[in-house]
Amino acid sequence: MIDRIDRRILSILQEDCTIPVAEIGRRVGLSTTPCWRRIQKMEEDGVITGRVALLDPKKVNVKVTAFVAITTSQHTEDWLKKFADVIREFPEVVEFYRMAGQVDYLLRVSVPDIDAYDDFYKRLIAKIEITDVSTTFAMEQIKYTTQLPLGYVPAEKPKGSAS
Amino acid sequence: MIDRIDRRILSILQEDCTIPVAEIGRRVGLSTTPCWRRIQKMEEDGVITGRVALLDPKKVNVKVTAFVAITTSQHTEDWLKKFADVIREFPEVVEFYRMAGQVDYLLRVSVPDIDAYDDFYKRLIAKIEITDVSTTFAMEQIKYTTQLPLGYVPAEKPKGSAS
DNA sequence: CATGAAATTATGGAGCT
DNA sequence: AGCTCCATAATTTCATG
Repeated sequence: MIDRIDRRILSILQEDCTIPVAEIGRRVGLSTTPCWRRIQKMEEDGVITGRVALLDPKKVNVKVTAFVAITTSQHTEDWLKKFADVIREFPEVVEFYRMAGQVDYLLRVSVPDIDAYDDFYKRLIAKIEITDVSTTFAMEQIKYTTQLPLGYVPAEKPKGSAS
Repeated sequence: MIDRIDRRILSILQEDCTIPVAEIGRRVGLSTTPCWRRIQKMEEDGVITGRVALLDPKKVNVKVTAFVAITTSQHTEDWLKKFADVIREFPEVVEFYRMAGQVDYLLRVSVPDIDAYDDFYKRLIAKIEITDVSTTFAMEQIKYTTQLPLGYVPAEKPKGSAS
């Protein structure tokens, strides 16, 4: 499915998607067209889900990250669906996970400061009933990357092998 | 610094940075050149930090997200520097925060499965001494976005006002 | 997979409001 | 200052060998 060259292409695009296809081709030892076709195919296959601009959180005034651990007594499918819909409407919630273990859900929330978090929190609990909430704040973002590790992609299929 | 139009441009670019400048201009009511210049300036100013391709985690075989809460007895500047350097070398660690409260550091780790996490964990503790580690796994990623909320950007400076 | 042409888009200049 | 209009350069996109 994804061979060594594709992986190198993905690695480049994960870092900077403004690099011209011709230059990417040069780096992976391909001319423009085949390189372009590979990228095209990976987009069709849904490997590449999009290309976006990343912003500096400080420059847009969201300096604080809060992690919100949520525990609930509600465990029905319907409740989760409603909960997910409510959460998705808050642009402050940048990540949202269903967890294994003690905590049921975990949110990562981006806001300017503690006061803004408090305001967000009030708006959240006004919209949905939650049993237990525990918030912790990050003082510093030491690493943040959108680059997924590519060392785990399934091994390349040797040419002509069965699918 | 960032006015209403800039905000709308950022909102578009955060969602999809392949949209041509002419089309962005059309949407925000600007012709190509001034729109292009605004984008250019926001890149120079560091508001836009880059443009990247996003991948589907499942397609590159990183289906599991682990949150790793780390507590340490070491609190010197030197130790943190070394710790941060070690962490940065692991591509599996996609986010890394210094926390307030009980937990000292929090990692988000992307791996294929629990076994791969265990392997990562062993490689991590072989590289650096950590007092206490607590890992929780996410069963499902319900929301993940790189789009920061733009509702908190400082209000536009009225024309001709003092700096 | 390479070559090269055609369409689209980015980039920058000159002048206007 | 910031904008529109217009010209040119770079890049993407696709037909053909």
